[in-house]
This record gives sequence, C-alpha cells and structure tokens, in this order.
Amino acid sequence: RNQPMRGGFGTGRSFGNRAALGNKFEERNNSGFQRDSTGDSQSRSRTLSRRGAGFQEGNCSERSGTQRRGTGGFRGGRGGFGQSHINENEQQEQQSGSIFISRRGGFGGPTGDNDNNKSRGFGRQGGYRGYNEEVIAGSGRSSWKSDGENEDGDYQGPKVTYVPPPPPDNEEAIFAHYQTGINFDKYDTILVEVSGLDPPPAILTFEEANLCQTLIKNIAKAGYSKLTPVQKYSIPIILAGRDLMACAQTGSGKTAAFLLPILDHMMKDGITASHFREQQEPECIIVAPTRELINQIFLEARKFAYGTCIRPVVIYGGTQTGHSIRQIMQGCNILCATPGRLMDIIGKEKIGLHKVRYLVLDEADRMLDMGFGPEMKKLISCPGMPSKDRRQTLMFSATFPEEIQRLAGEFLKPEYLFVAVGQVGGACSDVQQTILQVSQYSKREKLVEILQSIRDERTMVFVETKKKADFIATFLCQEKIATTSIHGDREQREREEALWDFRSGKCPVLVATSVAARGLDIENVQHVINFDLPSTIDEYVHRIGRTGRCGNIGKAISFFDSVSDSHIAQPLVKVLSDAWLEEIAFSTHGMGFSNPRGNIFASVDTRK
DNA sequence: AAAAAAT
Repeated sequence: RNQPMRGGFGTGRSFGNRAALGNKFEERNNSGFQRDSTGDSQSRSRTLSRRGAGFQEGNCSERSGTQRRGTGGFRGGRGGFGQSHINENEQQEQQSGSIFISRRGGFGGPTGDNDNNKSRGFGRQGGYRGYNEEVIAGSGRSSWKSDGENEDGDYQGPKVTYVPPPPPDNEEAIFAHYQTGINFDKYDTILVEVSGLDPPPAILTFEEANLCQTLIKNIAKAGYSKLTPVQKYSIPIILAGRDLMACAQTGSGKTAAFLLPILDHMMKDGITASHFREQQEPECIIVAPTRELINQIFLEARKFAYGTCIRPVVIYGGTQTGHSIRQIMQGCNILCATPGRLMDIIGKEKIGLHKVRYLVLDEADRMLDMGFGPEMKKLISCPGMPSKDRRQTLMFSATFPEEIQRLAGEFLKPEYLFVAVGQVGGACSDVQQTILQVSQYSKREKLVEILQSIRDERTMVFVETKKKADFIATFLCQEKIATTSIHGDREQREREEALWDFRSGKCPVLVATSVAARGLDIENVQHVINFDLPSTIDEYVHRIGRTGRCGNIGKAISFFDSVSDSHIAQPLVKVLSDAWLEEIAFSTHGMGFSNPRGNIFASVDTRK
C-alpha cells in the first residue's frame, strides 16, 4: 500500500472522458499520487469519490458508503481520471439496495490486494468466474463455465448492462482501411506449400476467382488490389468446397481469404434476405478466441457483404444477452461469435444449426486447445449441426502445433487440404526482433527508457498477468506516458475503449495480456515489447505478429530474464535464426530462392 | 501458472 505506484486508478483507463483529456492529463495523474498517501481504504475511497465528483459527477460522493467499498473505490478511482463510469442502470441498481459488484478487480489489480480482501473478492470478475478467488460472489461456482447452474438454475453474478455501440454504417467508415507498406510486394515471393489430395491450382488475381459483381465492387472499395499468398491458395480451395487448415500470419489477408469464397458461394446459392424471426438459421458460423478479434472479423464480413442481402451478426460476452438476441432475430446469415456466448444462444434456441454449411475456426489452434476444445466439440455435436461431411470446415492460424492438428481431425473431412504460408514477408522478416537481457528488477526502468526514446510511436507492451498489466499501465501513466490497458478482468466497455484509444492514437501505448496477442489488426503498431516473454514460442510468434503487418516494418523488443525465461531460449533462437537466414536468402537471391534450411514454415502437415 | 471464454 505504501508503494507510490500502487495508485491503481485508471490504469490506462484511457483517460476516461475523451473531450476532457488534453492538458488535464497531468493534473489527474498527480492526483493519483496523492491518493496513495491517504490512510485506510475508507478514507481513500472517499477521497477518490470526491475527486471523481470534482471532475465530473456531482453525486459521486454519495456512493462511497460501505456497501460500495469494493466498487466505490475503484469507480471513484476512475473518476480520478475524469470520469466516473457508473451508468444509469448501475445507479438504479444501487439505489434499490442491491450490492453492485464490479466486474473487474476492486481497484483492478494494482491495489486490489490491500487491506480489504473481501471487497476484492467481490470486486474481481474472478469472483464469480472463479479464476483464483476464494470469495465467490453470489454463487459457489468454481469455474466460469457452468458445470451446471446452481440449484435454482439462476445466475447470481453481476448484471451486464453493456451494449456495444453500433458499428459505423456510412459507406466511408465501413470501407475504411489502411495503406499497405513498402514490403507488400514481397508477398509475391513467399513460398507456399499445399498438401493433401488433388488441391485445386492457385489463382493469381482476384479476377480469376470469378466472384460475383457485388463482391468485386466491395473488394475494390476496400482497397484490395492484389491477392496475398493465403488468398491465392485458400480461395480456390474453399470455392472447390474442400476443407482447409491454413497456417498463415493474421493480417496477411486471412480473413478475406475465407470470407470472400464463402460469401460468393452464399450469393450464388441465392440466399434471400432473412426476415425477423425468433429463431434464425445461419449458413455460416465463425468463432474466434477473443471478443475483440471476433468483432474485427465481423467488421470485415460486413464490409464484404455490403450491398448484398447477407447479414453478418456478431455476438460475444460482456454485453447484454438481450442485445445479442435482438441482433440475431433481425436476420442472421453469418454468425460471428465467441464460444461462450455462442453456446448460450444455442441453448436458448435463438439459432438453429441445420443450415450451417460453413464453420470457420479462426486462431484454430487456440480454439482447439485445452481451454476451448471441449466447447468446440460440444458445438459440432449440437443437435442439428451438420456432420463434417455435410459442412465445410475451415481452420486458420499462424501456428499449428502437432497435437492440435491431431485434434482437428475430428472436425475436418479426412481429405482436407493443408496450406502453409512461408514466413518471408510474413511477420518474421518484416519484424526486426531484439532480445534484451534484463533482470526482473530493471525491466520497468528499461521500459520507460525505451518508451521515452520512441515517444508517440504506437507500442504494445505484453505482460504475463492481468494484475501486472494494470500495474505497469498505472506506472507508465505516472511516468507521463499516455497509456491504456486491455485484459480479461476489465469490463468489456473498458476493453473496447482501450482498443479504440489505442487505435485512434490517443494512447500510443497499450499494455496487454495475451488477450491481445492474437489476430488484432491495428494500423501502424511500430513496436511490440515483450515485457514478459510468453511461456510458449507460438505465443511469441502471435505477439510479434501485431506489428509489421500488411507489408509494413515493425520492431519487437523482448526482455529476457535468464531466471524465468530460460525455457524459451532454444525455440526463440530457432525463430530468430530462421528469420535472419531467410532475410539473407531473400536479399541475395531474391525471388525463387531455395530454402536454406529445409523448413521455413511455422508448422508442417503432420499427416505426411 | 496464466489467460481466455456466458450469465
């Protein structure tokens, strides 16, 4: 509690009120320091509330009663950044006497573990999700996923009131995209390996794909002119109705690689606009491991489906179920979903599965591993779900460990095709990778040093735990570096705001846990800093893939602590030397170089 | 061990 940086407030709460940011930043930041010197949690809570009130809301202080200890402090804390985030619904809930439970940590980590353990238990999302909490709010559940409901079948956790803002609906915003980098042409030289029986030949241009007019128009509006390697191979494969496992960096056009042929097929099948109905029957289901990622895929789908009668819908947790249901009822041809909400909605019979012709698993290795595998198995054995011979199953990821490929067999037809896109021009050689040996204790200092020297360049800082994400973000704010943070214990609203503030450039630094490691496509991320190295090399590959996208050059700096990171040293050397050798091979031989080391692919088809 | 995913 006595450490100055445990201020805890706002850890990058994106500086709350957007309009009010500007020069207030410093002032608020300072108030963070002051708060730490106040005594017990009660008075701190009050100080905070007053502060929040000072900035914005007149009635904030009324909320600092005991009932609110956990959340009051935290909310107020955000008030310190100029915004108290209690919305009307939540206020009502309090007035009616119920205990409001913050979805995120009381003080969100940094101060979450101080003197009031109880408030922490209530405060953490983990309280009901049961990541690691002994105090469970409301229910005694020990894993987030229902091992069944409690006796009454009633859920007693916090009420989710968040409804995400509607996506932009003017044409310009829908088709907004960013420029490809100077290395984009290098994509032409990438080696691609296809294995499996009778693969259809690759195509070289969009024209060859023979897509329908509306799609062609949308592709042009989206600014796509050249096919990326994944697209050259995947599009004809999907058009031919084959199952596919594709190993390629996200951001190399992977999303379009499966959306375009699926949409084309759906158009040619003559899908008619779906009407408002209680139960919808989507033709395509796309799943991804994080909420932000599935949202991104949805936005792409909406882009390509523009002007057609195909309606994509996105649903994910942390938002009102009612909102998801309403979105679906208005018509749903392509359903983009995270696993939990998807199974929930299926259970509520809001969607029927028998018309599903396409099932797409993005970041498939993640979708099939221990965490999500069981859910995915449940999905394909749901009543109504067509068996694997009666649907097309497509899997994409930058990495495909062997054991995952074995698991994938349950989902794919045995004669599925495997496409591996080489890494030249992909993340590895467009990303300049640096490893810094740094002791655990000098990491923070080093981080500040780096961030100050690259001021205002967009940077993602990856840490190992949610708590640490809060901690580091708070610390950086105190160092006057505009920082925001994203991790699974933040409210969905906060997560989306953080991402938005990072995307828009308001906060050039984003501190993140692995939630942001995969798939997120953010323009102009110049740097990735691995404050903590991940536990697996695959995770490393995904993380550094957040920079150097779309032919742009990026830099990845990793802090290597010989005490904790020795396990990853060996695979790391392999990744680094591969990237290095390929770069040399490319620059000396240019196109068509022969691969110096046998395998340059992140994964190989294990059936061989 | 951590993170993620419904309420």
